[in-house]
Amino acid sequence: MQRLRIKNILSEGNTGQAVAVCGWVRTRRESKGIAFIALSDGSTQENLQLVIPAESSASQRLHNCNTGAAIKATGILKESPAQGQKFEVEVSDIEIFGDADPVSYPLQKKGHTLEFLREIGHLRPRTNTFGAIFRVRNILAEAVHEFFQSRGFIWVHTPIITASDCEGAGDLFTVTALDLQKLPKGDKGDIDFTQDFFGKHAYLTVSGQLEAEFLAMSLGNVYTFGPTFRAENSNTSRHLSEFWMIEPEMAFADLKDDMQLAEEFFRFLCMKILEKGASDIAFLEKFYRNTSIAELKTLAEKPFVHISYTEAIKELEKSKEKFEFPVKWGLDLQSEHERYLTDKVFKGPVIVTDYPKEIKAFYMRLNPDEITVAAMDILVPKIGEIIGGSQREERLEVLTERMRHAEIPFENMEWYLDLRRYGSAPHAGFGLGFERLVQYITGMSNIRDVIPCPRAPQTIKF
RNA sequence: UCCCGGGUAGCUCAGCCGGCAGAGCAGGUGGCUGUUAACCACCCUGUCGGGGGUUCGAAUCCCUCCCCGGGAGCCA
Repeated sequence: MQRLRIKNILSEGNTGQAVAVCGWVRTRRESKGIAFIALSDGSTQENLQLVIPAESSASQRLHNCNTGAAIKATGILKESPAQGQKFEVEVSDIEIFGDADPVSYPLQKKGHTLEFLREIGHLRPRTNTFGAIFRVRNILAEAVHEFFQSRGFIWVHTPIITASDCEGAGDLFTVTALDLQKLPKGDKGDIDFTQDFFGKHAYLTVSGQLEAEFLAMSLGNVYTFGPTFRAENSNTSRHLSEFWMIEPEMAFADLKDDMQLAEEFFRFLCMKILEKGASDIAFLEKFYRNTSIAELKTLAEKPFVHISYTEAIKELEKSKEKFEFPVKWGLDLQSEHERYLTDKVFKGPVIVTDYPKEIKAFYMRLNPDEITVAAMDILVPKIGEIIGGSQREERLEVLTERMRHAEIPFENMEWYLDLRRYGSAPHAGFGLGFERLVQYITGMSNIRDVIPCPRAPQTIKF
């Protein structure tokens, strides 16, 4: 008999049907004449209830069906006479693939703290919580492709290893094949990377944006969706050293088009989660109360608040809130300022635009006022910046001037300037940190809980 | 990197102005005719994060290192 997945049994099973099901034991409850097993196979939030009468031959194998054991059960699907579940399987036979010693198996029937589960990263996906998170993550990943593909965006694969070190997006990991025990040195005692594998100092990418730009300037609308690496010694619940980033880039587009895309994108993802991940969100809502179906509905429907950086500063200045950091035009918004805007003033996502050029990257397009750039950040409650984007500077003279001012070395960047020399055009894009999105949607308070194997300073165990 | 708070049984935590190492849960055994984080009874469980110091005596006080969490900076 072919095995069925629990999700399918619960949604389209017929009573009286013979079924075979494989999964891991969550709990076992026994009394004299009857025993129950809650079985999970990862396909859905819900467990399948197995009923094992004492007279069934399967009951002889019950003592090996401890929490965590992998088993196959065959039997008849029945309507459950008791509260709590619609269906159950009356089991005639159980096969044990692998038992789990109840003395040493770390997962108990009871709840565990997220901190403890982080120490057993290889087993935590077996919990309700992490099952829900990783299913939500999958739905979102699929929805990202669905959104862009349905709009004719081309998925491009920008490099993981790069020689560009000038994106100003954080510290870089070096990629090298040099013998670290005897590094070749130049005249000044610095490391001679011409002898390294690529003949240049190479890094793990911090962003695919610059490469996405040249692909947009030929294919029109493109997006990247891949891993990104940041080496800064950052220790917060919102930071990972290895994370996945989504970066659409559009030719013949300005900041308005960019914001519209970002907003529609964000709302599409919320809609998809409600459509496909409602039971997982409902579970997380019940246990952690940091996310809710109602909230996601609002997000999916309500337009975002738009506010310029200058207006945001005014809003903060007139606030009676005591801020730790100064509020002044020209200074970057601190976490506390962002949180005040999203949590207190607007109670939802806010798009802040037109930041002073001094606090933003060199490639962002200079506005006619010549003191701000066509940048936009989408801030969300609790997490802060989830999307950062801009219209890119397409004018060669303005761009080179800004590079000189920001002391960006022109070496390695000529190809980027070529895009402004030959067939330059307005273009725009943004970057979305995928884990921050998953974090926001699931309501998980620590970003390390929304990726199977979190990478962070001093953290690489699994 | 900085500022706080923690580290005691498998898990969650109490004990901390020095004087016998504790509870709940988990686990084991037995009981129970339909359970839902089942229930009832009994039993088992320790490098009190590591190292050093003070003291007759340290889980408790002091120093130091490590690890974890929260916040900040940095960043998406």
